[in-house]
Amino acid sequence: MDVFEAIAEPSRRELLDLLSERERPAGELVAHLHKLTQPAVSRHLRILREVGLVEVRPDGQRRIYALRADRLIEIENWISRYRRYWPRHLDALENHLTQNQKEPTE
Amino acid sequence: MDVFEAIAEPSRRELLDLLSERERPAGELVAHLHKLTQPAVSRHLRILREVGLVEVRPDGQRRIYALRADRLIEIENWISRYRRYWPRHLDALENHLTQNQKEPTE
DNA sequence: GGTGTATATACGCTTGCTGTAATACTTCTG
DNA sequence: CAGAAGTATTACAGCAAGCGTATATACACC
Repeated sequence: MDVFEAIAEPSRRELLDLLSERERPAGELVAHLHKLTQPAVSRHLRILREVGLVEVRPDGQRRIYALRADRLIEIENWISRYRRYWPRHLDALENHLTQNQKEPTE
Repeated sequence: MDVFEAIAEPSRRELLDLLSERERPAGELVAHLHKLTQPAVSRHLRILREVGLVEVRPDGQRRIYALRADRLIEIENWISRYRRYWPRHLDALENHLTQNQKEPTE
């Protein structure tokens, strides 16, 4: 499984979104994805671990998951070649993105 | 099938890459993906069509495929939230991307 | 040590994607 | 109109991904 496939799954994107706010124990992630059972979430976390998008740290009987966003650069690299083809009226979006790069809010 | 799933398939990314150079008839795309048969390529093109990543124009008995890169903005929007978490030593990459935005080569 | 909590793995099932082969459809050419 | 070229669709088989249930492992606390 590669990074592209990993983020193709909506639940896995949701997990990454949750972890982008802060690191969280597995149980907290399970609680948020209330449509899935605990084993299902655990398996998604395993996949994210295997492609390097998250890392785990044990904390007693808990496992604390944290985002490793730099693995997304593989996606970024691929998609960047296509930016030049976007319509001009999307400049606002692009500027917004550029600002995000230069003024990280956190 | 959504855009994330569509680009999760390596052959489909290859098709988009080919179309980013120029629009091409289906047969030319089939010739480039020599590991796949014609029907396989045709179905990948159908999927790309259905999610709006390419559009088709008939030219006699040929079908000319062209890229519609703006559909990739859905990916861009999602991934943009994660840029702030990338390590600082990747600034060079980010600058490169920003330049691409501002000075389209074509 | 025993019990409860937290997380991971095993298993069986189902669904959906991928590929090939065969076929149909459309358009061009003579 | 016949035949060929270009492309799409259908039919079928194989495989992988996802799910839930059940079970195992690891740690915590008494």
